[in-house]
Amino acid sequence: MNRYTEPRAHLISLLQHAVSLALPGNTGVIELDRPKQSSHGDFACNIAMQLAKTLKRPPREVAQAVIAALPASNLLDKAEIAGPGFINLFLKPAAWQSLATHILSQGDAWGRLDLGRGERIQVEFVSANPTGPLHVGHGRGAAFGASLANVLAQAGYQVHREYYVNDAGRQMDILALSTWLRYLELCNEFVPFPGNAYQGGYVRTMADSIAALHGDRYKRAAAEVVAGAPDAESDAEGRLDALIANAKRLLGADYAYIHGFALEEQLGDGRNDLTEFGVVFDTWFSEKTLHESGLIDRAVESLRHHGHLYEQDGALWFRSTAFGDEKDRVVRRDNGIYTYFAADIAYHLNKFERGFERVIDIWGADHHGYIPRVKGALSAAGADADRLHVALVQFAVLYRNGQKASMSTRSGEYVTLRDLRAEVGNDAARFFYVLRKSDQHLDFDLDLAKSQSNDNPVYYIQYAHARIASVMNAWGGVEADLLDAEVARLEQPQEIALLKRLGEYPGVIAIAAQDYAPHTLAYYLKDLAADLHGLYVACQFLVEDEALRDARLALITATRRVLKNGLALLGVSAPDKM
RNA sequence: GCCCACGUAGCUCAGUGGAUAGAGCAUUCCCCUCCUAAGGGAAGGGUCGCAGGUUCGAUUCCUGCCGUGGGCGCCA
Repeated sequence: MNRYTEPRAHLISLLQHAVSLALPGNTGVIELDRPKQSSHGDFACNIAMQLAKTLKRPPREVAQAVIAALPASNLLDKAEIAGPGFINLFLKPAAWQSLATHILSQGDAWGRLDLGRGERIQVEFVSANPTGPLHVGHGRGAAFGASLANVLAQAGYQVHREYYVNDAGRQMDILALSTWLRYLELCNEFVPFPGNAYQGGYVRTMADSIAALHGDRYKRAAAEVVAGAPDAESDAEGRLDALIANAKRLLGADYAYIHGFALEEQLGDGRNDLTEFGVVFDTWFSEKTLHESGLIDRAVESLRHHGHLYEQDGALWFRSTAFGDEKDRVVRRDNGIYTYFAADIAYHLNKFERGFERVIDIWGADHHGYIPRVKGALSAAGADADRLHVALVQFAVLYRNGQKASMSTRSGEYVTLRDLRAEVGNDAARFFYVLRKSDQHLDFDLDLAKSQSNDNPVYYIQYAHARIASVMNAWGGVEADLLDAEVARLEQPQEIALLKRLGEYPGVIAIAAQDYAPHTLAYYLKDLAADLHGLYVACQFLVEDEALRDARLALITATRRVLKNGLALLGVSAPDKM
C-alpha cells in the first residue's frame, strides 16, 4: 500500500523540530513557499532570514544550524543553503508518487477541506429586479456567486444560497404600469408610452397574455389614466409616478393582479434561465414579506431605540455619518413609505437572526458606496457588521469582432444572459465569467468563447478530460485494480510535474475559498490540463509493461478526478468525448 | 471635488514581502506509421504607470502624482 503524507505539513514539522533543537527559545513562524525555479528545490524556507536579526548571526549561519538539526525523513532528499539564507528543500520522488493512488482511494474526498468547520454561511447573489430578462451583467454575478458557493461548500462551510427578490419597490410598479399600458393599447386605449417605462418586447408579450386570459376586464379610458399627470417634457419621473397612482386608483384590487402577474412572469423567467445556467438557490427571499411581517418597522424601531434616528423635512433619517458614511440616509420618505435602504436593513438583520455566522453579499460594483450605510445600520442596531462581507462584481463587457455591446434594461436594448448562453454555450459562459478576478472589469470575447480551438481555455481543459476518458476506454480495465499500482514507476519529468500539480489542488481550494476567488481554480485547471497534455505527448500510457501501464493509468485517472471535480465546482461539464 | 478599484510582454490577463516576474493569443521555427494535433516543443518580446518611503530584501506594503473605469438620489 502506498501511504501518502502531505509534504508541506510534514516539512513544517521537521523544520519546527530543527529550530527548537538548534535555536532553543526561538519560535519564528515557519513559512514554506514554492520556488519558481526547480533548481531552488520543491519548497523554500526563509526562517533563517527571519531569525537572523534577533539572533544577531548571519542568516546563512542560522540556516546551516537549522539544516544540521533536521530529523531524518523518508520524504526529504536534501536541504541546501542558498542565496541570502534560504533553506531549499528537495523531496524524494516518493513524496509525490503515492499521490496517484492516494487520490484514487480518496475519490471525491480529495480536495474536500474542513476549513469552514461546518460554519453556516449565506451567499446572496444575483438578486436582480424581476423587471425583465437577466442580462449579461447578472450572468457574471450568477456565475461568480454559484462558483464561490460551491468552493466554500467544498472547503467545509455549510452554504446557503439566496436570491433577494425586489418585489416591493417602484421599479416593480413601473413594470406593472408598462404592462398595463401595453395591454390598454390592445384594447384600443392609447396612452403615449413613457420613454422611461420598460420598453422591452417581453412587456408586450405579458400584455398579450393578460388580454388573452381576461379580455378587456382591465380596460380603462386613456384620458383617465393620464388625468392630472405632469407632461413628460417637464417632469418625466413625476409623470410616471402619477400614472402609477392613477393605475392603482382606477384598477383598485385589480392592480395587484397586474403587478403579481408581471412579477411571477419575470421571476419565473429568471429562475428558469438561472436553472438552465446551473445556478440554483435554496431561498428566494421576498422584499414584500419584510413589509408585511413588520420586520422593517422592527428594524427602524431598533435604530430609534439606539438613538440613531431623527426627523427632518418630514422624512425619517438614519444618522449613518456616525458610522463612517459620508452623509445621513433617509429610511422613511416624507410620503410615509420606507426606502429600499430601510428594507435592506431589516433584511440583513433577519439574515443574522436566521443564524448565519457569516453573510456574503455579492453586489454589482456600482453599489460599493452602499456598503458603509448598510454596515453602519447593522452596527447601529447592535449587530456585528464584521460578519457581513460584500464581494463586488464589475460589469462584463461583451465584444464581438472588437465591437462593444452596452446594455440598458429600460431601453430594452441589451444582450440577455439567455442570448449569451445560446451563443457560446453554458460551459464557456460559466468559465469565462470566472476567469477574471470578480472586482475587475471583464472583457468577454464572444468569438473566443465560441471557438472550438486551443485558444479557448474551456475546450483545452475539457479536452484533457476527454483524452483521459478515451485512454481509459481503450484500456477497458477496472479502475479499482489501479489502487495497487506500483507508483514508484512514475519517474518521467512530466509524470512528476503532474503529480506535484495534483498535490496543489487542496491548497487551491483553500485559497479560492478564503479569498473569495474562484478564478484561482480556473487558472489551476488550465495548468493541470497543460501538464496532462504535456505528459500525453511525451509518454504512451497503454504500454506492454503492465506495471508501468497501471502506474500511468492510476496517475491519469487521478488527474481525471481532479479535472472533473474542479470543473464541477465552476459549473462546467467534463465530457468523455469531444 | 470626495470615495473605491485598476495600471505587469504587441493584445487579453495571472502572480508574489524574497533569488533569473509568468500563461494564452499574436510572430518565427519544429513534432502525428502510435491511446483524440481541440495536442506538444523551441525562439524572440518587460525600466511590473512615475516619484518618494518602510524593509536585510518591494513589482507586492505606505504616501504623493499621472492615467483609465466606476460610485457619490427621499432610485432600487
